[in-house]
Amino acid sequence: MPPVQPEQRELLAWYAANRRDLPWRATRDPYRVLVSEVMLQQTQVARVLPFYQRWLELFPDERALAAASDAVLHRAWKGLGYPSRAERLRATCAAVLARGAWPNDPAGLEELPGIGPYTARAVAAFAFGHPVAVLDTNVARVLCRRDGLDPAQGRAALQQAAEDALCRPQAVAWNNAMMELGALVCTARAPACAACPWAGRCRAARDPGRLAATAAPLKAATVKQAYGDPAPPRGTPVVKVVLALIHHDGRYLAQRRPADKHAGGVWELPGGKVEAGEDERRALAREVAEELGAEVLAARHLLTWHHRYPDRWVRLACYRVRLFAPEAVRPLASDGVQWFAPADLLAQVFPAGTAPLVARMRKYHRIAPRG
DNA sequence: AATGCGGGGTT
DNA sequence: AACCCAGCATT
Repeated sequence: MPPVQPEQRELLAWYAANRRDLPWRATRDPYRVLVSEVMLQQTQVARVLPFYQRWLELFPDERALAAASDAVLHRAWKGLGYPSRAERLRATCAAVLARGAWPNDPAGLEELPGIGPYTARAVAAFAFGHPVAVLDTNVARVLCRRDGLDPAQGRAALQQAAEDALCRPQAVAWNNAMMELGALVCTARAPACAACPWAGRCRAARDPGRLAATAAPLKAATVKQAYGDPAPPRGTPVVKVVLALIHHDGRYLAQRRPADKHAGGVWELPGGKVEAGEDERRALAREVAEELGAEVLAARHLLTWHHRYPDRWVRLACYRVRLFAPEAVRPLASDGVQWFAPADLLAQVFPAGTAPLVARMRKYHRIAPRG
């Protein structure tokens, strides 16, 4: 078991002291968990509560629901909104009965009709105790604010961030805690940063200066600004690029741009364009293989920002990458790959677009810009 | 990647 | 009047 990190302990303690007693938190019956998850899709807790109790009296298990007629089904759901959810819920139960048993992992659950990426993980975690992270609107908001992530980046990246944050030994409490924090404190409109166990760790709370230290709630606009990196206006062409920050034995890997290309001779990090439909991590692995002949062992997201050109924006996502065999990457004069001590690396000229990363690295290594 | 899909609460 | 909510399926 991995140890529980300090920031994880802080949130779990807050949750233990502030959690609401919601009926679906007191069961591990997959059917009851599923009913709550589907009712809670785009619907607030307070609205769901009375419907949930009534529904379970009417349809106590999968079999009862699967046998319900359209009329009965819709009457019971009336008032909750998105009535197609009721049909989906019934279809899910019918599929489970036909199948003979519940799938108990996220992949199996997601194959059931009406179950998407969120609900699959929710049932896997809450009913079957799988150590998986759920990603809903609350979790996404909390993570984006705390770590300064771009909320507009794809679901895959945010799901990965949620997995990275997950407290695996206590996945049920953790997932509930993340959502509870988003619902009660880190709300969309006026977050109550003064009541937040993570205020001291949160980029969105820290950046606007003293605001969060006072009782005054953060304005939504302030929070948005705190991301620091504005999203491109709609219609702007955006080129996606991934960069690999490879650290081994006290040195960083860099390579020189080919002399015949734009900004030839300038040092840069390994990486390149994300192809259409390609995952960032896949692009990272591909570029590392192509440019270094090396295999990625692990990659952690470090920083994402935009660089603007007159005709387009470039979205740069930098990952801290560990290689399977870093010692096998040798400096070769011919392909311009070289290991640098931090100070030597930061003394190089980099493409202008990497300024935010260079600034972060200077801060991290406490290396002042050349004067 | 963008829409449609309800209904009710909050700002 | 706009925004928000324990999303999913379809285009």
